[in-house]
Amino acid sequence: MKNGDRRASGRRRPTVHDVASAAAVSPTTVSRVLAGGKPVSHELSERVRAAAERLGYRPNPAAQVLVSGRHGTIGVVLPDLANPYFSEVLKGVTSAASSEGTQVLVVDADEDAAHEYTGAERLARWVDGLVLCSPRMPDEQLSAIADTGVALALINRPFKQRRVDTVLVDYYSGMSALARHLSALGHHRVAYLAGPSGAWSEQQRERALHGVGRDLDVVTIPCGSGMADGHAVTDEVLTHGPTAILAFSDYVALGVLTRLTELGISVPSDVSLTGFDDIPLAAIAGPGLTTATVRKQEIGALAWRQLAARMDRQRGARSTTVPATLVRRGSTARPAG
Amino acid sequence: MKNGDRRASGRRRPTVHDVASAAAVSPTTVSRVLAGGKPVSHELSERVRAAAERLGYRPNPAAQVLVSGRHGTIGVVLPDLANPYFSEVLKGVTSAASSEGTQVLVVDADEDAAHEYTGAERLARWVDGLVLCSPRMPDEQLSAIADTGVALALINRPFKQRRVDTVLVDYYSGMSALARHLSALGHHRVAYLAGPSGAWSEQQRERALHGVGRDLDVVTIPCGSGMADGHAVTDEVLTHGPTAILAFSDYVALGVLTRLTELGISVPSDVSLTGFDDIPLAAIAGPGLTTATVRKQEIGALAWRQLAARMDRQRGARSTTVPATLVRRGSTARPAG
DNA sequence: GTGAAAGCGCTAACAA
DNA sequence: TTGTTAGCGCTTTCAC
Repeated sequence: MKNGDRRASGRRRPTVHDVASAAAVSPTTVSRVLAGGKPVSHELSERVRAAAERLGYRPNPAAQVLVSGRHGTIGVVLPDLANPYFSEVLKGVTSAASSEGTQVLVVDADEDAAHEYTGAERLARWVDGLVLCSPRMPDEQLSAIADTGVALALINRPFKQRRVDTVLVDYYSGMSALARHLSALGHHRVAYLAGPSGAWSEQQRERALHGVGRDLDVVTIPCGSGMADGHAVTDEVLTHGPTAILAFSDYVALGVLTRLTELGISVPSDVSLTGFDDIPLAAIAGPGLTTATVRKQEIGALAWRQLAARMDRQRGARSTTVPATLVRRGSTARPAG
Repeated sequence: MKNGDRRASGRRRPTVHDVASAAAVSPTTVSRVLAGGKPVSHELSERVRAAAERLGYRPNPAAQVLVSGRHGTIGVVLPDLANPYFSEVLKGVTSAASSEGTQVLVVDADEDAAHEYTGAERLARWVDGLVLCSPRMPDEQLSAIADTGVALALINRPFKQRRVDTVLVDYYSGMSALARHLSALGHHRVAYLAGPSGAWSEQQRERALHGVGRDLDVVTIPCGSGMADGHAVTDEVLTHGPTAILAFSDYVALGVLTRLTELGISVPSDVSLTGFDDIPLAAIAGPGLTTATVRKQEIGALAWRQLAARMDRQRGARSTTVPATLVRRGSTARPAG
């Protein structure tokens, strides 16, 4: 069947030509009126609009993209949509982008580096720019995506190439501050629940923890980035007898907190607990979570800004680092005894 | 500048023609080899593939769509990505669709009926089918989207049109079961935290609550669908002195639970609490949440199946209703005294 | 099994 | 200000 037989319902959809003949003008004029910007007399303009309305004309996006080379959309690839940290970042991208008329399409990589690559690679076909959030894929794959020609901005992943922008969180300082806070409270034996191995943000945190020297005796326990991960690993953590637990993130900490509550272990009197990110729940939870706060929506907005500049043909990589600062809440206190 | 001056980096991207001349064949042959399906001699096939590889050729998706009329993608519009209920449904759509080679693009409507419409309308340009999850937009807008020509499947929103499929949850039965459960425990004075007004699923729940007769004395308090909403409204709820609280959803109930914990009010000994949906957290939380369980991923998978059938030109509306059944956990008990 | 030519729907160049 | 013409990159007749 010719031309993919249009979409579902029987009748052929009207094209510029149909509108043009209905309004007794040229297709070019129709395009000029509907796309805007070009000078058209008021009279023709009205005729065209009326005809378009009457026929229920809608421009074919594929044709527009083919000729203009622009989609008017950007894409965001995230490791896990259920994680509040990422929904906040996404919200930042979306509100910034949509306020400038750019639509945001999202793909969830489902915590899987392979999905991440294929998702990004396929999404790149429908957008002008791509924001990859905490990507874990290897550098070569990032390069391959950049080769595609999409503008590329990375969040929480450094990448030294002129054609790629980055927004980073200062996890090192944030984690150091948390560690010093615990140390100052008198903690020595602490457990760190590690996030996804291979993630840059995870490496930064570990680096900070190694940096604290012998003030703190840190046991690192592989965990993951989900709430369920934190919940599941808590029993094992307790076997190490820490007086404080540093979770990879607030989201993980919430899982830990839940498990501790189930076990009748009280925070912070029995054990102190910290998170990272300062997600909305962190303030709500009882006790409030001591954490490192990060302006998540700003991260998203910054990524959008860099992407927009790049899509505007401004070359040269930009890199921004966003601070993470300590927030003391009820979940940390002096160790018992 | 002609042709949207290609994408970023300087050199023009190779086209079928470039590959064709590099491989000394016709563009037609290149297309046949790369798109697959058509008979091509092994030798030419290899030559084409080699040339394409060497030039780094990537077909222009816009051109493919223009000529074929197909995108190979579907879209999902959700009210709120941060809500675990929706992330689960999304997961169901995504895994079903991607296992059949269809990519899923997501748009977050941010709990706003206007965003919902514009988001869906714009997303419709890049996909063959659309899943709208719990849409709150008026019927006319749904019709307008269907007029676009996209295949349309709705979740949690009935819509009597041959061209639209639906997947519904039996909220009525689920809510009735929760109410009967509380009644059987001996509760009389209960509070219901209402979800988004105008949402079909909200109406069903209220209908069920009205149906329980005078066994239960229900105070309805407007709340919303977010965890923060539940947290914020709890104090007001308590002024009504209920022995049990029925939250719109688990997500809302979690907010309530957090606030109750902060206030030192114990669940279920001081007050019973129920949710709806059975999100993963509901089982994890302490105490576990009594709720109505719904197979969320199955909902997503069903929506995909219906959409796939429709995109396959199978006409006639399908409608499926998924059950919601009571799950007793620790958050409900006999009222004190 | 292969190629030449036409055309998808739109917008940009060029002329009038 | 408007129309004519050409062409975006691809797939698909249709003829060989």
